[in-house]
Amino acid sequence: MAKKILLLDGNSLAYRAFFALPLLTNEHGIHTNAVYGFTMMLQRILEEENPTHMMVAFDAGKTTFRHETFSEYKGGRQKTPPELSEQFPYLRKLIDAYRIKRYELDNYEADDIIGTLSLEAERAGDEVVVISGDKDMTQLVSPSTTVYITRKGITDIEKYTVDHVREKYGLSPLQIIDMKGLMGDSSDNIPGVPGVGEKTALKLLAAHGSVEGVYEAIDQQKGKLKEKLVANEELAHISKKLATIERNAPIDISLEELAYDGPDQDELVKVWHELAFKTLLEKMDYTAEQTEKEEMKFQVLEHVDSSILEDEMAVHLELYDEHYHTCELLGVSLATAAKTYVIPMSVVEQSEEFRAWFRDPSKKKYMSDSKASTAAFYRCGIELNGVEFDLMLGAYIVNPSLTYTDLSNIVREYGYTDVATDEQIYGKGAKKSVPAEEVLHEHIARKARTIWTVRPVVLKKLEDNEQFDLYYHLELPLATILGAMESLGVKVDKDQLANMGKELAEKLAEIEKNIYWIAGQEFNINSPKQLGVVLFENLGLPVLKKTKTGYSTAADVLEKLEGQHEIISHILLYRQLGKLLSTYIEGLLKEIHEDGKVHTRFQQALTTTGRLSSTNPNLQNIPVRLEEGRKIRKAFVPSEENWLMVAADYSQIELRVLAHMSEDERLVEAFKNDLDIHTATAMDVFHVEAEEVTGDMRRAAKAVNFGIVYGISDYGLSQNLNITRKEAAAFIDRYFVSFPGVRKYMDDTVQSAKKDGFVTTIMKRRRYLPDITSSNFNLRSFAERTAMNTPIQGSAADIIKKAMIDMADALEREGMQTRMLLQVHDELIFEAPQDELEKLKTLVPQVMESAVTLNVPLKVDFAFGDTWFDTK
DNA sequence: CGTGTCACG
DNA sequence: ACGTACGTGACACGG
Repeated sequence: MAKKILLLDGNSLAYRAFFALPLLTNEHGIHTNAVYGFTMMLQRILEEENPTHMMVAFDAGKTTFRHETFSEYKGGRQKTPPELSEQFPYLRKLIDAYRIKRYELDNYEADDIIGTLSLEAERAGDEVVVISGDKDMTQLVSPSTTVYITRKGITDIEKYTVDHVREKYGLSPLQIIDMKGLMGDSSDNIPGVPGVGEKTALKLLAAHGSVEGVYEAIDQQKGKLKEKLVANEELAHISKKLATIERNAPIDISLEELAYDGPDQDELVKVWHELAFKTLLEKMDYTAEQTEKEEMKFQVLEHVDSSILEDEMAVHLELYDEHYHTCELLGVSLATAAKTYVIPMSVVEQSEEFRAWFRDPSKKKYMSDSKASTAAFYRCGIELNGVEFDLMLGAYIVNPSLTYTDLSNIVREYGYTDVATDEQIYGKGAKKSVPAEEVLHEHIARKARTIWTVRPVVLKKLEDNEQFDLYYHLELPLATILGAMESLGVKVDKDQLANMGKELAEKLAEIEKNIYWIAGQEFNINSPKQLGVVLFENLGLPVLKKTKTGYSTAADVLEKLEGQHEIISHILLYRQLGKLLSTYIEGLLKEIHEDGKVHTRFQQALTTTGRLSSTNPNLQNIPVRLEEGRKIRKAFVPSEENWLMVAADYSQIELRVLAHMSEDERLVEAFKNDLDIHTATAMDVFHVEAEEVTGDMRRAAKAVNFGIVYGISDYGLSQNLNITRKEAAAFIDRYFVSFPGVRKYMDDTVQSAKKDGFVTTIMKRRRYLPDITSSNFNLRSFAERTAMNTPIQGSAADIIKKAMIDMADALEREGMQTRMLLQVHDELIFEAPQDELEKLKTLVPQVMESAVTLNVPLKVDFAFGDTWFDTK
């Protein structure tokens, strides 16, 4: 049977894709645009062509036989950008996953491999399609060979048949070579005849057929053209030779070996996942829904049977969605090496033996997102102890830059594909629903099985990275503590909020009226687009900054315009109050549960630095800086009569961490002497005595200190202080002269990030920074600033996490009623009975300050009051 | 569902 | 010359 053979020019297509697409980066920081473009093209081609045989040819090495003919061949070419080079290994992996043959041959280019095979195929009577981004390939066109050349993008293709070549150039395919011989090709540095371009070449070939024909009839030429042709005859012949694809390369692969039987689905999923080709993965999931998963036996427990409970088991509690404080509990699964069980929720709840097993800390549970289970179980009175492994937390510690939502996606990072995503099982949006029992049970069963299977892989990585301590003694115990804090919740005074809301709404209506009157028209002030038109077109204010969609109306821009029009201050006030009303009054009211409390969720596996984040509601960004907003905190009250709110925050923890890590003498000294750090910085930078430090000097020093923590840039500082970049650069220089240890630390950190590919915190938390070696200035600069910032921000996060664990222990040990409620990056919020206050005043700072020992002291400020507002 | 804006550390 | 401060989440708008 005749074959249909697809021959792809790997290098050329990768180049095309690379330059056609923006520089995409996946979450590992690998650039993926060339591989992505190549994949899209491949998908399209496979769908449309149904080939029986396939091959991707690559260029091998730098020189080919063509360089012997003409040493400058392909000279003057730009070096392959590293962002593209780094993609070739992935491209090869991808092609292997498709189970397509790859081929490269020393001394030959991809063209020659393809030329040789296409000739062989023609002789055998097979149909050939050649795919490339290089028009030279059109010389291979024949009645049985079509050449596809990518246009503009990568999936847009121009198909060259014999007819199409003739239509386009008026030439036969083989004459393409003659054309190159005459006009050359700048991209390959083929000279051709100087002064002869496409038009002249086509005219000459129309008359004489070939380069040889032109020279045989050279007497028919005249004038300048003749001179040029005569003078460059040898160059013309060399050029033709260079442009000729070799069709007898010594290839040791037969057409039969190119047989294509479709991709290795598992491998393809792995590679796509590694590259983070999300849309492609979703498409594939859709088409291959129930297929390919390894069969798995499990037992559904219809009745209580506690004899199945062992000392170590993988445990999974299935929840209907991520809002685990409110959502339905769908069942539990358990797994050991030999067995997998599914237990309906009703059976779990009925059984005192199950409850006892969950409560028993000596029964080891291997879970994923154990905090969600802790909080959800809490609602049905089940206490969870003995969590010995948490897959999500483990994976997060191994690499915090990835996203950890669905168990299925987490384990795919480890090459495990036998568990579906929740979206596949439940659907999404309006169509979301619980599936048939068998489907649900299998899904749940697979989760416990997966946790059991993947656990050793994750543990191995943690061990290799020396992160056992971070894992077992920080994140794992913290999960339990956070679960308790969330379940406990924070009491919110609804009436207080509602009253503030009423007042605010009235005020806003008045400001709104005022703005309309000043503007002379009504418009939506909340629409940056409409506001931009009013300010910058109708009122003619100067445009200081633009966004990619129009005028910027951000606060920093408006503040600069404040003196120019009275409307500005009203708009700023409107924005400020509008934010309070919509986000902090209305938004918060919606989050209050029946118990009169808000139950935030602390995301423990989200930030790249090791910090927590808080959602539904976010209790880590309740207003504090402006008095108006700060009043929101009056609504956060103790949940028991006559109790107090207590707040304890670390003073300058990030700069103290910096002092510790950099061992800068002046900085360490300043903290050891408990100086006001911004004033001390100002003294050193401006060379003045403490009494001479002005408000502005301290403000500048403070901004520089912030900048240092963020990974300083003169531009960033200049924006913050509203000064020129030069002035900012001068500040930074002076800072580094005063604190040379800090400069050295920053340099060393960036260097080590370049060497290792990652940076670490004091507790060995890691963050990978692949862009640190990028040739793209922006990406590299960003990675460098991140390298400087992450150890500081991350170590501070480590410290407060440790303090939370110590604090929970201390409260327990002392038998106190005081409850830890919130963490806000550098502070802890508690509610406490009055009679424990005196003890807390010493206990809390003492515990927090001794969470770790640095070479500078840690300092904690303690405050209390009737509401969160009053803890100042 | 992306963009702009603004709240926090 | 390049064009940025580090880390988050929620809301309104508008396609």
